[in-house]
Amino acid sequence: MTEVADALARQVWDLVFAYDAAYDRAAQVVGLSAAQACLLEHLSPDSRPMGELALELRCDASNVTQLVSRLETRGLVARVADPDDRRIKRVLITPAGADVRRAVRGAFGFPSERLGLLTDQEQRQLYGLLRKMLGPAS
Amino acid sequence: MTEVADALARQVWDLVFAYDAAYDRAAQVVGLSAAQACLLEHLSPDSRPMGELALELRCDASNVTQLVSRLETRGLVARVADPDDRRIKRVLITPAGADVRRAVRGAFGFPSERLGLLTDQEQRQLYGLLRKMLGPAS
DNA sequence: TATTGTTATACTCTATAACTATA
DNA sequence: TATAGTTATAGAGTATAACAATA
Repeated sequence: MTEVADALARQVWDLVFAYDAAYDRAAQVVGLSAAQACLLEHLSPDSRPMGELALELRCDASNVTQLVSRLETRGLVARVADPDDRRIKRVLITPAGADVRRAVRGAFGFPSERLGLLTDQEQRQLYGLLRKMLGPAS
Repeated sequence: MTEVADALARQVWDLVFAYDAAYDRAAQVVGLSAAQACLLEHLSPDSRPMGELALELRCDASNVTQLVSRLETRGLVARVADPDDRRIKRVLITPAGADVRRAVRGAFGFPSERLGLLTDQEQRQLYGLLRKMLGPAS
């Protein structure tokens, strides 16, 4: 890496560090861990199978079991049996869960605050650069 | 936030997710957790007081005690008493620790791989944009 | 037999509170 | 009395292995 890339790598490290810390704090506002908030973020209006969540979160299925159990205890999600394949359990976000998720999003000011420091054109520039880095799939 | 900012916010989320996962894997290559590798990364050629590390890592002092203890067990760091103030314990990276740290850096291909997809000029552009977002202090 | 999810277990991260040693 | 670090403890995240239910 060149000197520019070195300084840039350090900046990305700082960005990620600040981002993670801000997300932790946003989740804590409603008494959730980052992992729990993240799981809520992966729930759709429809229910989703546990296995799909484990794949997307790139963690073990037993981990999803525990996260969902804690969220279920607080009434934020519910497990429903899949009618077609009774091995599968689908996770459903409850109205209370949707409220909490909205609260986390509201408390997570990092993206809008930081991106808000850029003009529209700069945001488009950044978008193009990140797309090149991450690939169009992202 | 505008639509551009929405798509951008999603991209930054994906970037952070991929970055964190890549760092976890790099640390695991040498059998460390991300937190342990991160602590190693904050050690300088000189020794550093535990308290300073806690401040920089933004975690409790008792957490640093445990992280350092685990690293010390593996011979990667050592505690040395501060000669001027004997309450203070300074953390020193050992040669073995420096080797491991180098290995983690080598295994953490994310920055060079992703930033390498950009031209020099694009890297400079990105640097400017991030500096505007994070402030010159970063 | 293969798959989905759970349970039991173990290790790490992290914080709080109580403690020790030093200043 | 105040500060630096440790210890004890507890809750959460995470994975592995063994297990139950279903396909």
